[in-house]
Amino acid sequence: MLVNQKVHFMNATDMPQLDSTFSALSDSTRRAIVARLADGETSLSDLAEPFDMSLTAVSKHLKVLSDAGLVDIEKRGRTRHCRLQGAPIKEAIDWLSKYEAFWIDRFDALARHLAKEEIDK
Amino acid sequence: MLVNQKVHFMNATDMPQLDSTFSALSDSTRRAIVARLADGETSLSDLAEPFDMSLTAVSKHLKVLSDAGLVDIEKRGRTRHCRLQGAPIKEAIDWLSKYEAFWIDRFDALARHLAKEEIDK
DNA sequence: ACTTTACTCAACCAATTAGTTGACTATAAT
DNA sequence: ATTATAGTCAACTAATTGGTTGAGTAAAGT
Repeated sequence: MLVNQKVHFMNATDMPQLDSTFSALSDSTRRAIVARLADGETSLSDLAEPFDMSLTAVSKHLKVLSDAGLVDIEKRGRTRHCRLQGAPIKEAIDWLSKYEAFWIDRFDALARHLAKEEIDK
Repeated sequence: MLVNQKVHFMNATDMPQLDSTFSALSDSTRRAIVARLADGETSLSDLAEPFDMSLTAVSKHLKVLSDAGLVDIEKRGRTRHCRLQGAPIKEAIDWLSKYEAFWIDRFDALARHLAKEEIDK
């Protein structure tokens, strides 16, 4: 019974899509790719150009975004055309919005936390 | 010049706080902890109770949330009292909201992506 | 005083991640 | 026909992650 309760509790928050969405967005290179794609569809090479890393590395980042459903990749001739998909972003916002109450009148909470971190060192 | 452009572009999207916020939220155990703390302040032991893992493991998860500024831990006697902090959540929503446009009239995009994934196998 | 409770800490492990390089394929341009 | 472009793939590496266990500390209850 206790075990069942645990399982039920776990399932209620087990949303693999959120796992992959948040995980994909936890990397600044991938967030930069998302930002870039918001300005319009682009090829992988064009996407990779501003980054100081190999094309292979950017291709891997793009695969992470694609696997998470954040980006749609369409093969057209020898180039891949990448397009931003908003559905996972919406889902992420929906989840985060449930905790909206926790930042009202607490605008300086983060600053305080960071200050405290310095003191605790 | 090209190098400087690259550096500038990178810096514009280099926000370490978002790295740690999204990374912290990419784990379902940690999201469950956040959900639990939204119902009120709790001790670590209480938090850990529903999970099928060691207290040490939950303590580590809590440290990730704390390092990301999502949770504030206050030592009171021998128990740690944990409180949800909304500021990083707000920052995450602010970032995500910039891509709001990409889910309007695309409500079925995720479903299509998942269907395509099946076909591509 | 003793025991239980609420943790922390260090060491370890297996899996994943973020990057690299070198070799390759396929398409497009000359 | 040759060459350049766009990208993939496999193999490797170093660092990080998510979990474990066992030992230890510090506060509270009996």
